[in-house]
Amino acid sequence: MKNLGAEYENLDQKVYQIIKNMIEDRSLLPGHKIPQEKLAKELGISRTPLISALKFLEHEKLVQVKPRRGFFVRLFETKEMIGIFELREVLEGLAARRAAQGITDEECKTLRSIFSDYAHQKNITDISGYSRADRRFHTMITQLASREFLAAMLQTFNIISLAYQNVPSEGLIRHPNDTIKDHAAITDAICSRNPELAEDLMKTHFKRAIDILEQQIDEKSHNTTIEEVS
Amino acid sequence: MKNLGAEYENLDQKVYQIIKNMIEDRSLLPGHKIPQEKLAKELGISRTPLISALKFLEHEKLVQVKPRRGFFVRLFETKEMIGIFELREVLEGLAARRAAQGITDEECKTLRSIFSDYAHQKNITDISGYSRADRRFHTMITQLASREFLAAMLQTFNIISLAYQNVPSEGLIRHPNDTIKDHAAITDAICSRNPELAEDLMKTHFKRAIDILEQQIDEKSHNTTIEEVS
DNA sequence: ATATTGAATTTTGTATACAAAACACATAAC
DNA sequence: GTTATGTGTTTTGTATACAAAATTCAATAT
Repeated sequence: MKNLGAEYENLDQKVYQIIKNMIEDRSLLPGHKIPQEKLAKELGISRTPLISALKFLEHEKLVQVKPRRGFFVRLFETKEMIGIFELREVLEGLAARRAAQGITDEECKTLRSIFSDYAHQKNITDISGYSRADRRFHTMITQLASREFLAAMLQTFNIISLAYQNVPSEGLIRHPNDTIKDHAAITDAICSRNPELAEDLMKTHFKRAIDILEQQIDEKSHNTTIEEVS
Repeated sequence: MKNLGAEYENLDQKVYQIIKNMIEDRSLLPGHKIPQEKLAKELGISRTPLISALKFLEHEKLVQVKPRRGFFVRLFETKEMIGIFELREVLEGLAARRAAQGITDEECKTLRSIFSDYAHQKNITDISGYSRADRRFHTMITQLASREFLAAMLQTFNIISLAYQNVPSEGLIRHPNDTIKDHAAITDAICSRNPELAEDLMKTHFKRAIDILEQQIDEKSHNTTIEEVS
């Protein structure tokens, strides 16, 4: 028997993906209100599936509801981003562990190929390309771990990280020249089927990003203090 | 200026909580279909906010949508429960770490009090009471860590764990006589402000539950094999 | 100039309506 | 006794309707 109806997709789901992409590629900007009527008209649908999709996104904290005044694209402060990265630290740590336990030789080759273009560059300048590779890398490890919840949660966090303030660096916290070594080490650990090491390296990878974010907060509060004093 | 409208709550949210509780206390049973019209009538509302709430729950994987045939209370296999517990392992590990970093003396006293009724019992027989204490314990640690995402995710997982098959043991995987020691050790670590130890002990706490679940799977597959052979 | 008021307008939250899909069950064919 | 077929009923997915709340903005008062 064929799994009929499995390919049927609610409008909800389609709209959900569309809005998610809009947030990711910054057609909808953090902090801005989402105009229901207008957006529904643009997409050629009624408000019903739109609202449904927005409710979904609210749950992922990608949008925020203010009762009786609408949906807004969620704006994250650096402090909250640290929270997100802490979560990614432990969750992707787990994903790396799982990946190291189950990866096939084939998948290993694919994983290694992701950064091959950048591996021998002394100075990486294609930030945008590297950012995409970075994303594929983390996504693939998540998929290797293939746990429904884990994958769903991490996909959301990934988007949040990307949509976060730092537009010029394409969502990257540290410079490619720096992170490329981390990525290589993590890949090695996974491909040599060493779960503990893989988890550990992945966690360290995120801890470093967190350090940078914490530094940024310190700098900002330092600046503010000066401004306030002057 | 007062934060007006903050106390306004959509019907969605209320219904969401109601259904969540119904799943938790097993008024709605895993695998069963949720009758929209009937439930809406029972709650005295239209289908609109009901569906909205169900969409929320879908996202938390507490209910499952089968397109064109409705919402069903999600049924988890033991295998998936292991996935949930792995997640709780790393997430509550993180929560314990955070808790150990910020706990006050007052909070510490409250934390210690949770199991005080059971601390000196040689054999704990009030499973239901212990189960509630267990839940308060894990919830409190999550709240001490007070990170929006973390708290939201863990609340969901907690409910899933509770609503899981093992009705007689009230959602507990191991026996209180056994886990009470874990809880004491975790409390000590948090209250002595030792983040690394707290995280470690919490992770071990969950790893032990995972071991039991894995054993259950082995036993089941063993049984099945025998049945199939005979 | 700034603050306040208060219609006019827009937007939200929820109910209702309705076509299309799924389901149930009786009857017919093999 | 199964397996198909058809028809009436239920339920779903989406649009639409509409009262209540929020927002806008011009007119007035401070």
